[in-house]
Amino acid sequence: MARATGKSEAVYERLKGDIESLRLRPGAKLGEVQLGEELGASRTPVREAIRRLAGEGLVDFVPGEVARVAAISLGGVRALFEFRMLLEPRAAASVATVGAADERTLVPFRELLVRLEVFDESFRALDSSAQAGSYQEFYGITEAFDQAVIAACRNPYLARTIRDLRSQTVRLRHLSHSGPRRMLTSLEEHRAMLKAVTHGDAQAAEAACRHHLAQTLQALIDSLTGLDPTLGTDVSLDVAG
Amino acid sequence: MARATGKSEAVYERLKGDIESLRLRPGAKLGEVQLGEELGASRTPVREAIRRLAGEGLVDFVPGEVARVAAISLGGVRALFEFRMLLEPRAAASVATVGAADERTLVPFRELLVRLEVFDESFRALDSSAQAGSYQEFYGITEAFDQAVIAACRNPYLARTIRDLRSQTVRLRHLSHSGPRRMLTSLEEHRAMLKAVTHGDAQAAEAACRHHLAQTLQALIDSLTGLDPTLGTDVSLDVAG
DNA sequence: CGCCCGTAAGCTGTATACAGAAAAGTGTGC
DNA sequence: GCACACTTTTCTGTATACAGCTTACGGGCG
Repeated sequence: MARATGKSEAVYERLKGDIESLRLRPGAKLGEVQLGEELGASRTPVREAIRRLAGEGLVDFVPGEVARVAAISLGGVRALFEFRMLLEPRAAASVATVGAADERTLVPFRELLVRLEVFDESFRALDSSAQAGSYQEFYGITEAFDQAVIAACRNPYLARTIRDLRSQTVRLRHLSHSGPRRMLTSLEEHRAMLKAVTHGDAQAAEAACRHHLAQTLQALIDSLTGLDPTLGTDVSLDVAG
Repeated sequence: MARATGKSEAVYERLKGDIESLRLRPGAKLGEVQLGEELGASRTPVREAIRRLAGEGLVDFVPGEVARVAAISLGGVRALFEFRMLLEPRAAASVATVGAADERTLVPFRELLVRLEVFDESFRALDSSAQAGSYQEFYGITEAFDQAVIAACRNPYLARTIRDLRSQTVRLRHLSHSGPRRMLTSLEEHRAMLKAVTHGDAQAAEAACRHHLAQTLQALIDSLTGLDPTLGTDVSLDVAG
């Protein structure tokens, strides 16, 4: 068929969204027949989508068994952030370096910096109940930042790996909304990253990104251990900030 | 069916081998029907295998079009090695650190060091025609080293990403067998990496790995530009040794 | 009361059928 | 002789059918 909206792609996007948003809980069974009926597709596109999601680590898949939404463990979260801390600071530095030589690549980052400043000002003017409604815009900015880094990244392997990891990060965010205090510090961290990048300061960009990831991981851990103290630990590789 | 030998898996392994060994040349068409007939399978397992290989970068895949064996470009090779240089030195350092605390993880590395010394001695005793026949054992050692690093790597994301990249590296090796001179320097580089790891010296392991990758890339570039000067360039991210 | 085993239902792996989109080949017009 | 348009073929995307493995449930035994 290969219709304009490709059914396999549609199922993939739908499933990905449902997993990221936790509408599908970790460990939930992903039966091919059942999902096909729910999404109005046959098994073939569903199968394909499940394999793709397994490749991104959003689905636990063992041949012959029912696929399940990937479990979340404290160790897994640590490993994820340790890995991100290896990739993303380097990507940020690379973007800053490239931007220093080619102004055009910095345009989206300058726009984001403006958008962030506008948001910051309006946010501080709100009372706490109204602030809650601002999460959307804030997450929009952080998402756009990550996307901009990926788009500006010249190394396709690095770009792709970072992109594939985003889904998992998004899901973790949905698992534990941090309070407005963390949001403000995160905003500050993004300001630092944006300024470093737009100034073409690779070293500062790298440091700011490392700091941001370390802070985010810490907030996540606090939030998770509060939610469920029985998650489990292990996994190595240093997590220096 | 889900027979012990899983047909999808078999097709995947076969295709992967054929692509790595260049029996299937870059750009070769991978028609699902044709491959199915050749490998004695229906389209379904073939499709699955092709998607997996596309995920590993061994196949260029555009929905609706015929899948093709991934092209090779000088820029792509550079990007691959830049990315490996970000991951593997870190993994080597991590393995050295872990090994310093837990002797058991070093066992395979000690064994490899012995195997390498034995090979080195016997290799130097051969005349140049007989040396050519030793490539197999040498590549076996380097392969085993990479596998050991992956196995010892505590971070599953890092381990998996390095593993997925190996196929491409193997293919490049088949594309351009370097001469015995490069083999000897590569052997020396592996000795350095093994010694650093078994001594628990993370910094030395990282440096040795970076050096090895830089040297390998250089040898590859020399070999490739000699083979086909019309490959194309571009791609950034520094390749410091 | 708990454990084990057998049966049955459900699910995945694979093969195949059908519809529509690429792609290749062919013939025509310039 | 070359470019373009059309026809035909081939391929992919999707749906569905069948076989064997997994798993869940229920009954019997210790």
